[in-house]
Amino acid sequence: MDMRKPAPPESAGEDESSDIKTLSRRLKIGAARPRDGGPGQNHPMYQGRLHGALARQLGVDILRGVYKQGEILPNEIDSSSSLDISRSAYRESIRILAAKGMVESRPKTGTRVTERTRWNLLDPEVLGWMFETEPPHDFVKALFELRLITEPAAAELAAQRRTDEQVESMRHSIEVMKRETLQTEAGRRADLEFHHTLIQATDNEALASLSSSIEAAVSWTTRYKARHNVLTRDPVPDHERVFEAVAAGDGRAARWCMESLIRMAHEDTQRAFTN
Amino acid sequence: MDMRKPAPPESAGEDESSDIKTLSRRLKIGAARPRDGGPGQNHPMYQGRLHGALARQLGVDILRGVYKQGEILPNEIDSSSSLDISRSAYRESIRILAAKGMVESRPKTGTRVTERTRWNLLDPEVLGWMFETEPPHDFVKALFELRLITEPAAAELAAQRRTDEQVESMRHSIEVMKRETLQTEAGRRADLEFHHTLIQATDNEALASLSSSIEAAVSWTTRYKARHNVLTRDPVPDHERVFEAVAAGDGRAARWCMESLIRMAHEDTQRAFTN
DNA sequence: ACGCCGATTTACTCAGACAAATAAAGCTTT
DNA sequence: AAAGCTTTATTTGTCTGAGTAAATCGGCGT
Repeated sequence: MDMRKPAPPESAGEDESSDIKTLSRRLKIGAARPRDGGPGQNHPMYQGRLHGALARQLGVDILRGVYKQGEILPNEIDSSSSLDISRSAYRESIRILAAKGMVESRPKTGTRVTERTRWNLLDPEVLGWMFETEPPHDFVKALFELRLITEPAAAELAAQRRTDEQVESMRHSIEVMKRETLQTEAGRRADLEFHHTLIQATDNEALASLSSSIEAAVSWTTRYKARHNVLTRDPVPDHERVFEAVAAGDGRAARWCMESLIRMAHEDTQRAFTN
Repeated sequence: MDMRKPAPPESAGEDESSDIKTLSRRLKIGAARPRDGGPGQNHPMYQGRLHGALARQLGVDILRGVYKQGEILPNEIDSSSSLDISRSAYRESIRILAAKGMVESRPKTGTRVTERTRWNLLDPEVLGWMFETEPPHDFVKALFELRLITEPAAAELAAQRRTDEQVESMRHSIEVMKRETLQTEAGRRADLEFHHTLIQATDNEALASLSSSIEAAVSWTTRYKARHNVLTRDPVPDHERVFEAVAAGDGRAARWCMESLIRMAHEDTQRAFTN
């Protein structure tokens, strides 16, 4: 009676994949989404939801320049029918991109890619899309430069404002890191927890929002480092030095240690991208 | 034959407002959106669009704590019917909020407000919503603290990297500002243009994205200053000092001048909020 | 030449249906 | 009785097709 997804019910053999693979085939997103259990699914917001998958696809395409700034996308009817999805799903994905400042749609004109300076590049998801493929060197450089501005300052504030509970939490994370190293899942989780607590200790919501976005993005780079077999120096001692300065309430030391930690991470990352 | 918007066609007198006011009545947004032509319409993205208006309304409510973090919104059917809008429009507005990390929806569970640490507080629109009403003092303080970290560093980079064209553009903006002062529309436009060019001169996309968000938000605070009749010192000479340092390529001076400029703005803003 | 005004294209909104996912309750088996 | 499986109920997700509103473009008249 209704002809939605008509194939699967009766058609023998040939294609037993039910739903997720159907999305994959439709959107050609199979290669990127269902990765291994690494830090890839940090944004479980759209788990196999069509609108989220399409938004991600379009977002990546825009970031890679497949759709250039100022360009106008095909209209809703054509786009959705050529992707073989409903207009609602398509519209919702466009809404997501618009919320991130990447497109802008008006009647009669259509939906156009906005100028690059209006994109919310520091949005966690946009950052994730950026690292979906190898990001431009310029951008990685810019990100580390920004990190070098904000994180040492954050460490300084944290040293001045941290509570005793936060010190204990960080001490625990450091211990786990020392025991497990960053090769293990537990170790990496401890690393993230350490940074999270440090950020909270700054007692500055705005700074925290920024840092957590960047942290997440930078953690993507560790994938590249691992993938390219770059031998990175052990960052745990540096973390420990930062921790000790924060615990001691020594702002200047905390700033300095954090700065050198980031410089090191940047150098390692650069080696991963240039070889 | 069809009963959409049945009232207006025949019913005499009583209600001749056609569409925009209908939205207003429905969403009670009439008071906030169609403001005077100030910097209010900095985000012309959703111009009277229903999904945008509702997203803004819900966003503001979440930021103000009307819906608390962890709370679950009424389901789509109830919400949309009680607002007297379609499910599609409601869903698109939820999609916008989800894109900004403020809600998260799953089948069976519903749509819940996420924890505050996951909100993209530096998203330009979210910042706009925050300043829709009087923002919490803590947040304003945090914002200026962040500004004090990033903007001086940005000024330093700009001094080192600016092109001659950018110097000329900034010189022009400064001249307009001196002539028009910040009381006029043209003067304020020149101010924004000056900051925009300065940001571009840093040659760092990530920093630019951050700064332009914050700049826009901070420009909201000027509304409060004007509204509360706070007598602010003339900021034009400070801008001029920053400009001269940048033009001369003196990074350290640029940093220092920008720092004092921000401190002054912060003090003025504080006086606006505390009286 | 300039402004008004209609036609066309586009996104926007609506309505109702069905599908998928998942938490919770119920059932079975050990 | 507890653990695991199955059913059920609820909610978001997706689809379809229609009509509405807005903005651009072209023609018209002044």
